[in-house]
Amino acid sequence: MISARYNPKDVEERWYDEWESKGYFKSNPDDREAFSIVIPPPNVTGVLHMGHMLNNTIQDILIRKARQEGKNACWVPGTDHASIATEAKVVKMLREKGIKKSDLSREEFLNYAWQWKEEYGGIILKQLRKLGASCDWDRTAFTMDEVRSKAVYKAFVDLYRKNKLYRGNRMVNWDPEAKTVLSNEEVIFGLEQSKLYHVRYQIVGTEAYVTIATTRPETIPGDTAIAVHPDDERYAWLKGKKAIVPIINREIPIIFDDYVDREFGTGALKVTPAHDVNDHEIGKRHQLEIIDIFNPDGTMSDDATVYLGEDRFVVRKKFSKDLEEAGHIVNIEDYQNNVGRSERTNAVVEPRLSLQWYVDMGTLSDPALKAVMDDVVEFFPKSQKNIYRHWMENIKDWCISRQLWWGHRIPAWYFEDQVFVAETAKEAFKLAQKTFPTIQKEQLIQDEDVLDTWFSSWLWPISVFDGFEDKEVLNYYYPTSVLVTGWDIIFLWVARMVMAGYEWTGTFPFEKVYFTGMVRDKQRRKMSKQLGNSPDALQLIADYGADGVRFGMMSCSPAGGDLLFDEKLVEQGRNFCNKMWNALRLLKSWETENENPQSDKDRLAGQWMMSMIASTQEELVRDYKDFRLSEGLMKLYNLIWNEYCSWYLEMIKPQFGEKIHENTYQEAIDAFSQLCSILHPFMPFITEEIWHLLKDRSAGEDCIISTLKIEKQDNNDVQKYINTAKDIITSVREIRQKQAIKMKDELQLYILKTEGVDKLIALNGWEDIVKKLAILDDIIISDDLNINGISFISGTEKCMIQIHQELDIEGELISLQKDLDYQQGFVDSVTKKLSNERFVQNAKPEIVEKEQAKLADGQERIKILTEEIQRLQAQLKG
RNA sequence: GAGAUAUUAGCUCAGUUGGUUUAGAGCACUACCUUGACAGGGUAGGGGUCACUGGUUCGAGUCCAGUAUGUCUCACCA
Repeated sequence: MISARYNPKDVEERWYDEWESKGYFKSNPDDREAFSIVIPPPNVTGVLHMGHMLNNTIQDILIRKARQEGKNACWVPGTDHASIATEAKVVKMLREKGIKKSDLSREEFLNYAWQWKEEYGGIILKQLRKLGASCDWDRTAFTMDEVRSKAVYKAFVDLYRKNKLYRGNRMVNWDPEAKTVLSNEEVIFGLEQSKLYHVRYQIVGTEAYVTIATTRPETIPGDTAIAVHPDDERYAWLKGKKAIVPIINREIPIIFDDYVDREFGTGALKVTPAHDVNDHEIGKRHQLEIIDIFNPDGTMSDDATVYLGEDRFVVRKKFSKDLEEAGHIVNIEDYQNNVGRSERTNAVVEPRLSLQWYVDMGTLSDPALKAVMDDVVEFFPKSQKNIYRHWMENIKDWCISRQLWWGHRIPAWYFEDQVFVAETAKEAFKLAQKTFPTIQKEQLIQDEDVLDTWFSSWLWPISVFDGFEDKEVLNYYYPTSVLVTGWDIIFLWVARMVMAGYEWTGTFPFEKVYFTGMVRDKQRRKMSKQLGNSPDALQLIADYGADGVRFGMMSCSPAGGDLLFDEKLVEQGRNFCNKMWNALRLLKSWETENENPQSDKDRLAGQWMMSMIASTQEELVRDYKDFRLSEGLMKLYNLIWNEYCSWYLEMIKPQFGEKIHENTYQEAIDAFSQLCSILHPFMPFITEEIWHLLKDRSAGEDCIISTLKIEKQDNNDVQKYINTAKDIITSVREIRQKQAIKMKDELQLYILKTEGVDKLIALNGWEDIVKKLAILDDIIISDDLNINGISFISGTEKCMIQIHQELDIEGELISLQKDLDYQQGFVDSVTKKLSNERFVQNAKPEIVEKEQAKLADGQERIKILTEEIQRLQAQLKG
């Protein structure tokens, strides 16, 4: 006996192992068409969260679909090394052991890091298996493994030689916590509550003051000028004067620059060229001194002369208090401003002047922009194209060096004032020898920094196939078919991959990009650790089954739209599994016979079911093409739950204790098998399990590779006729409920004889279906429906249910009148349209025909309703 | 500040070149239904002047303009 509830735990692990051991996930180039996806590599330190589940479920659906279609499906998994995040984790782990990073050599630190990576890294890849991800695990890549590292060095050197990569001294985004520079894309700006301090500076040689406004009083020790607008008459008298930096007592010039906004604050601006991007520009224009008052960790440096070694935010408080006591604070107001924080550490980013490596993006962007604008690389949803274009057209150079140890060490070596860039130290030395014939190996010093993690990720679609070395494999799988990722990394990753693609392969890296939405909670808040609103992904799988979770995620995630996660969704998925499971139990409980011929009813039901499957399948083709996966899934949900379980199985279900005809049984099994096939990409485990329990399968006859054959249907009339049957059945059931007639009581249905009704009755089995599901003992076709009963209209057919209790004629009249009013309104609107000459002239003929049909139908219903009302009124009087 | 995008049932969303019987689905809700697949269920039902104002058109949820509100991207004034 099969359990009354579906138990995903038993099933899922068993099938995953089976698929893997049969090698279904593996892919090697062959004659078939390739369908390839590269995974957006999760952080090697990461654990599975809701975003990963959504993203990877989608990829798995697409890959499984392609596999079923007979394509050579290849999904390449892997992880990235996440410089900042991983290094932070390792540092923390060492600190807990009592080891300081500063006490270790680079080599020692990296040993610890690799050890840590081997032990804890890549857990997420194991977790993806629980979700059902059918990746080709043999191809698992890591951005720092040998193949991927070689690609990184090759790319760096190549760009350098092509003059598309340079080293420059500029203002950068500094993360004082990670003590590294960040690219613009790694800084997240957000409005924060702060204070605007109005501080007065004394003018040298006078008792006069000038007041500036600043949010960062702690930077005052780094001031090297006060700037005002040249046309600002309020400050014209300051020409040639100097001001005294409060507390610090250093004299600084007053300068005139039209960058200054006269409307803001007091119209006077303190200039700190070392710690503000705009101030730095002003400083350059006026040849101002640059005083760097911060250490790399955000504490005050010796040049600050005050509060040495204390943190910038502590100093903000202390220094503003000093200013206040010294009488320099004019006032302090509450203020909201945009604060940039590090994406990885959340530390407030400190603008800082520093020497870094940059990629000259202007030289890479043109083909990448064009590809997306021309839909050579197609974006879903389309709206992302604008965002992409805007970024590409205003592209800034990419700062790729990071002051960390975990990552690809920059392949640049220095001697005296010369730089030698090469893929290996050996080659760099050879290069150096050409300029310095007597140079010794130890004299050549490699750059201390590593490269931005994204500098390896942007090569991912090429490097996972070892594409810099092996063109044959690359040419088979590349360009990949589709990239599935979040829109939050469109610049960090997607745009750069397109650029890298054109730079090194001459073509785009993927044909389509499907941007998933963010997973949020019911209240539309982002899922975050701080809020604690993110469910434990693995626990969800344990509680609801991977199929249930996949259903929950997919049923409600429109392309590009946010997924508002609610546990109700996965519950629905679990219930759906249970529904299918119980349909299986029902089938398995039937005994078959083939002594009698198959009934017309069952044959018709089977035809109808197959036709429904075929037309749903046709619709799904488009849903897949447009990535409307949630709609596709909901169609299948409806097809299985409503059409197959609620209608079809009820049609063919034998009476208690009776047997089912062998043919009918086989049809039911075949239909269910097909449903499993179609649903498999979405819910792989339960479909494979049911597929095998439905009937004995030969070796290798598995749902995961079952092909979907769409049989073009030519009997669409069957659907139409069954729809009428369903409509009549529903109406009868409704009358039953309203009249409180028991389900067991058999009723008689009268239908007014018309041509349409004759056709229905002529369809063998149609009548039996209606009788069975509406629980009727007879259907009577008659010219005269003057009986004691309740009428209803199906389409344009008048039907009546005979009742044996007294009819509430007045109640009936009210409801008939309501219906009549509705129909009258409907007919009026159609009539209005049709009596408009311009409509009849301008509209397409088939539209006009349709309107005429609408009118005729409406008029027919009005006729029926009017007659019925008259009949009842006559009864009431009589 | 510039640009994009959205606003349809209590909630989340469909509505694909303007005409598919005066708007559909899932969830939620209401009523009824307990022994033969399933209460993680069945049957039926209620619920929307398609944000607002104009315009184009024979015809607008669908196209255009404006308003309001929300979201996002980029750039920022210290």
